[in-house]
Amino acid sequence: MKLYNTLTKKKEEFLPIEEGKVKMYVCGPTVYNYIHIGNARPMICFDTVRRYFEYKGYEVNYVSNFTDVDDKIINKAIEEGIPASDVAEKYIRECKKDMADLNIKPATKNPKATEEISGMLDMIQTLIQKGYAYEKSGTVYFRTRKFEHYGKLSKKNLDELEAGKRIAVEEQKEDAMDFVLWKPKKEGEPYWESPWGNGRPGWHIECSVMSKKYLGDTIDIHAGGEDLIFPHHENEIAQSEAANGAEFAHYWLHNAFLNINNKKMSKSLGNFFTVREIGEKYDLQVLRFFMLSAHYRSPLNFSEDLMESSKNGLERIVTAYQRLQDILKRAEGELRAEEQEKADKIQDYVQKFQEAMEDDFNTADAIAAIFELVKFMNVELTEESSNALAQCFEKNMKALAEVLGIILQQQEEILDAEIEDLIQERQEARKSKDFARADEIRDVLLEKGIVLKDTREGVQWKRV
RNA sequence: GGCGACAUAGCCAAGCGGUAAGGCGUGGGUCUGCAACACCCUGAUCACCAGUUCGAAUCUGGUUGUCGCCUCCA
Repeated sequence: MKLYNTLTKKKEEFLPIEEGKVKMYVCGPTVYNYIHIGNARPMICFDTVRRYFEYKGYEVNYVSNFTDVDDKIINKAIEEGIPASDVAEKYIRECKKDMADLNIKPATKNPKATEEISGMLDMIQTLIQKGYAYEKSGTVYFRTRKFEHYGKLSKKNLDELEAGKRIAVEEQKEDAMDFVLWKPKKEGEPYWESPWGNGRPGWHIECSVMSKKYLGDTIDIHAGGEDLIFPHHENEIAQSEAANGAEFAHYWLHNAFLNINNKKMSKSLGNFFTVREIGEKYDLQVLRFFMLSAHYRSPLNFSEDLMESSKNGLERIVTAYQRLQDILKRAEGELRAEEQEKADKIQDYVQKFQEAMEDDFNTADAIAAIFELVKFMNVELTEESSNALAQCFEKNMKALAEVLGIILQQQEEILDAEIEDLIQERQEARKSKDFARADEIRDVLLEKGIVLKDTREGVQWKRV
């Protein structure tokens, strides 16, 4: 399995630290609002990475944090006149709901920054002891120049970084590039006690500490949005490697940005969509499918047209699977000799899917393989097919969809009796060639949000 | 100013030196009472220029254009 490592700027063969296991940390959101669709991209991409590892038989320890103390959260709390912790709690809850709708598997652990303060104090202490950090009037800074590998991830040179160009440098820093590990409390802000006075942690130290606590000094994969490469991940590396004396992460994965109508999402442009908003208009499965239609390292543009396109494409897959279910119920018998070739062909598509995923998680190609399998199934699987062949399609379709986190099976839903009766009545009308009545019933059902399809396998219905 | 990414059919998107996957859409057709589904048919020489090569969308150089990071940000 090959994956692109931001650290080396190359695709590398994946070699786990421990045979059969993957330790993975993904930077999570700051919870001050509903998550937006840009936040959803890394969640979906790296959830899919995780799913593929699991498909391959790895045991994945997947940790993703919630940053629940931060300026933005505090500002929101002041705005709404409630405690910052209430803001964070609310949006963690809402975020988890969105993630469930996006079919993102729950992480092994979702640590919260505010619950890991003691670990942060420990690491900051260690850094001070080792000479990598210093305190100035209640603020603790990381001594960037002391860490010789600083810049190895973002390929930045300290001397070339024109520090302070766009933001005023704090006078008391030894060097403009030094960053904050601990900052003193301001009036009205949440704070914790520390050897350097009451205050709260800097952003970067949180992830270093949570990763260490739940996954150890060295992990296999650290992932996040490409905007985090600098300074966030660069700083994490500096802190962790300086404090632990061990390599922080072997592989660094970064997803490209999601744009909206070819512009970066931003509040000032007003081109901002929350996952919740999209969920009102589309099944969030569609958003997931859309995100996976491009490679995770390519910028992806979002628009309604593209959602419509994805919706139709996904429907093609789901429809094919429904038909498969119908055939499966009726089909009988063992695999017949003449079907062997078809069964083999299924494996070809599965292999194509795997090869795509093995190549740095090329989900676009993986989806193409699924479409090809669907086409093959639509043509080759018939009422006359054996149960064994249908099973073979079923098993493989399911496995591949599971990797991408695409739900094929519509929830079994009981139609109420009134609707059942109408469908029945329509069937009788059709039998007696009373098509006017049949169409009338179809329209009535459509108004109730039920769409009918007369297939070779009988009447199917679905909700719009 | 520094660092980096990208440019493939109407739209989205793979491709990583051997002669352009896949999806959506369009148009035509088959099937079905009609519709929907499905199936068949329908489309590009890969921003531009110059090189390297038997051979390039794929490598090199240049031009143009779009975008990102260097500041909180997924």
